[in-house]
Amino acid sequence: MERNTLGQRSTRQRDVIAEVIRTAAGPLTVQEILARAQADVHGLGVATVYRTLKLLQEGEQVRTVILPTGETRYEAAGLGHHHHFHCRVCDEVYDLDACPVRLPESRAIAPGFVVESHELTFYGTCRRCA
Amino acid sequence: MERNTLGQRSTRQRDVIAEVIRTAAGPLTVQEILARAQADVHGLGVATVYRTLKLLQEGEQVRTVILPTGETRYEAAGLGHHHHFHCRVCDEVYDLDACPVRLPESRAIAPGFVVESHELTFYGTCRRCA
DNA sequence: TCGATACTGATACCACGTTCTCGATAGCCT
DNA sequence: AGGCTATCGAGAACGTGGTATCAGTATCGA
Repeated sequence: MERNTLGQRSTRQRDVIAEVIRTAAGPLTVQEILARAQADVHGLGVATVYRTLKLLQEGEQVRTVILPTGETRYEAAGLGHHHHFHCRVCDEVYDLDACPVRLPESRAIAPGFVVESHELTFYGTCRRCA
Repeated sequence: MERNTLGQRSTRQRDVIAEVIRTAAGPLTVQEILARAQADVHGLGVATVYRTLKLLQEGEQVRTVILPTGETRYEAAGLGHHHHFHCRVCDEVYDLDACPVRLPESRAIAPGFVVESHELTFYGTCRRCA
């Protein structure tokens, strides 16, 4: 049988991992994904999380986010333009729909430097920790 | 002799490395620092670059910048609030004095989420690559 | 100038995040 | 239901960025 692109099996592990990411309030670390998924799949291993993340990335359902702290996190793809809020108190990371970046019409942030996209991370205190 | 805070020796290696960082147009990678410093100090090794970076960081003269690509770079401390522009063509990273982030008076980017600081990276084409 | 010793370069080593290996298990097609 | 085989979990192995080691060298106070 040839290596099929979409013919992966549907397993409980994959379903749960995908669901964890889909319902998260922000990008998650591998450890967070593992912990949350383990609540549903007892005995789940890290290797499976990494394997599933790779599959989901190849299927354009998940993308990688690297925060300015160097932490690698994963979030659902196709959320549209958004940014992240990193709470200094609880260290949780949240999605933010608001984009407070105001560029000039020309998209030139400085003479000759034309902006195509940007990545923005906020630091502060989240609603729960206020 | 006790461990002195400022009593390090002044060496050609350290002077050159500090100068390279001080005169850069943006944050540099270790390899970039090494390459540029080697132009002045033949035979300079990476270990010395790492050691000097550590010293400069402890002396608050240099700070670490981790870009959304995951790349670790080093820049002069005390440049004031600024952001970075990563050219997609030449991969060079430049400092930007402009800050196009417009927050509400309350500093609340969303209900309950109060912003204290932010990190912003732009992607696009730089002046030279335009 | 001289000596004590901080510093250097090369390289071995380490930590940590991720991937691979392999025997056991479970999905799914017939 | 039965069998093929993709997937699983555990742990070994890997890659990479950064640090420690060590013998030789350079700095700097006396």
